[in-house]
Amino acid sequence: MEERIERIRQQLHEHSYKLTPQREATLRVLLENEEKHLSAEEVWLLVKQKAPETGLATVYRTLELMSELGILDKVNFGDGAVRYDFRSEDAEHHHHHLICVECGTVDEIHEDLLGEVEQAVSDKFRFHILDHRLSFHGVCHRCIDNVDLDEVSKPKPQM
Amino acid sequence: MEERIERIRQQLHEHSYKLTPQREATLRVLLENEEKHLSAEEVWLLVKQKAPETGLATVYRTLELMSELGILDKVNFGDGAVRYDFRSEDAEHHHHHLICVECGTVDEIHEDLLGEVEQAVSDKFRFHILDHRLSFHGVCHRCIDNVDLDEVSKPKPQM
DNA sequence: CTACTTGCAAATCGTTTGCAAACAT
DNA sequence: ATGTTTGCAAACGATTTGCAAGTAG
Repeated sequence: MEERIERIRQQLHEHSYKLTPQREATLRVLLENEEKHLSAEEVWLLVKQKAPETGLATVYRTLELMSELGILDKVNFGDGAVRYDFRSEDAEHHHHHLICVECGTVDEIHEDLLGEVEQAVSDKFRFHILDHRLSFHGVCHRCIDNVDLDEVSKPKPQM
Repeated sequence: MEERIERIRQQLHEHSYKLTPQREATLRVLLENEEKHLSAEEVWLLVKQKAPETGLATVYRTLELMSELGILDKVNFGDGAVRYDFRSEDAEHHHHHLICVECGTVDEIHEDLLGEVEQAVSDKFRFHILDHRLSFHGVCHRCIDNVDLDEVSKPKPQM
């Protein structure tokens, strides 16, 4: 955690940005809630517990800044708010998500599943791949025994 | 085109919805602009050329209805507006997108690339897959010769 | 010092909604 | 007739922005 913050402080300094208390509080909230996919407002509510004067706009600005630096990824699960996700330390690729249509949970997959697929796309379409986004909509392992799989209506993922 | 409209008329009737002139105009605009990924407002501007009295709210309601019926998919390329995409006729899976970070073009891939990957996910995570979303960010075949690939900055896809 | 940051409130912008009128069957 | 659909304008909610004051390095 501390080393992680320290590393980010460096990254900020390299671009002559400062690690203000508000930014640090925001980062700590995000680090304490990895895998939770918080929205800007949710982050803000938690940040205010550490630094009560912090404004929502500042949190938005911090999140935007971290996205630009490649520290965070923005993700959109179609519920009307952008959510923020730490990019894997190796910074290689965006990770994948399993979105449960029953309970709404979003699990992460950190394995890179797309090696061969990327090769195929790259060759077939002459497309130089820089990044990808992959998510699956379905029934998670927690719900799978509680639903009749034939009953689960064709999902119309909100997005 | 006409058969496609006719089929959708049937689908609507099965759910006791009507194919009104506004809905038909909206569908025609979408059919005439497949692969264009129009936003609601862009659709509306085109619809008004066919049926000038049509309101933007009606277009939104039509697009939402079509999504619920599984005729359209909503897609979000992170530019602030939801865009609409005809679901492949076989209605099997959402198709994939190649998003060019240079020129912004979005190409579609209709092949299903994920057969094996889905099997792996399904087994490994005990996740019953209903649908998926996959997109690649990179440099398209039109731009690939005009850019130094090492120059292309690490992309921070807006989403 | 002084450029970078912040908080606040107002502004934006895509999308949704209430409602009375118009319409389809 | 009767339930659906529409257009309009107002409401909404997430995000952004202008600006004067505050602060990190």
